[in-house]
Amino acid sequence: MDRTEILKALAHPARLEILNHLKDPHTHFPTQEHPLELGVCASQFERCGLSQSTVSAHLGTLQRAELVTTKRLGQWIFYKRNEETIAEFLATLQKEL
Amino acid sequence: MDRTEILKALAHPARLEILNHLKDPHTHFPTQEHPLELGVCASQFERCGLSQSTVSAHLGTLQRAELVTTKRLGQWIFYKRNEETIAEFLATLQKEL
DNA sequence: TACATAAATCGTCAGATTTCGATATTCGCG
DNA sequence: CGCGAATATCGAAATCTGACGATTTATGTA
Repeated sequence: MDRTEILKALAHPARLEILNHLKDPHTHFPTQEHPLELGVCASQFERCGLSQSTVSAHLGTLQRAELVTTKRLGQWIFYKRNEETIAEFLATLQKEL
Repeated sequence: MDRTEILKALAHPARLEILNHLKDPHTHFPTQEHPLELGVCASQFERCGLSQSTVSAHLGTLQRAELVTTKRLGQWIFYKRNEETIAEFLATLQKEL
């Protein structure tokens, strides 16, 4: 777990919003065809007003920081919060900040 | 308290180190002439290997994020952690991240 | 007033970040 | 194999960031 990497990833409103929306997919992604239990697929985040390539870049940043996990199913990639990393990060920050 | 502003401020190793060193001034700034109870004056942070102007910029970033408070005494400016903001930030992050 | 010290600000440069459209890749389906 | 859909990557432009030395500002002291 790279603390600075995570802080950099969190230091952007769009990425913070993505992580936040993933907390309650049923509220924020009611239009997704696939069951939300699988996760949220990338294209759903384009509703934040960003282009497909920009959304992909932000998701890549979150993934590199291990703040989200992915699962490929066919042509879709489903994103979920990585609660383990998030909890570990919060605990570390509580102690060391 | 601007969460994104704070996250941006924390997303740099030098600023994280400054905040960390301020937790235990007696260990990290034993050479300061003035009593450490006043705070730590800016020039002390140059021991991190950064120039005076760079240190000043980092301290400015921390101050704008309200992560530190300052007190001017004569020609010196003493820096302390702003424990209120830090605690509020951590609490918010616990809830909303 | 003149000088010294501490800190902030300025000007500049290099490198990183953010964004986009265009293109490439990956996958499922006929 | 060829097509469409989802996602990743590329290339370019604009902006932001971090670093420095030089300068300015603020303060205390002689």
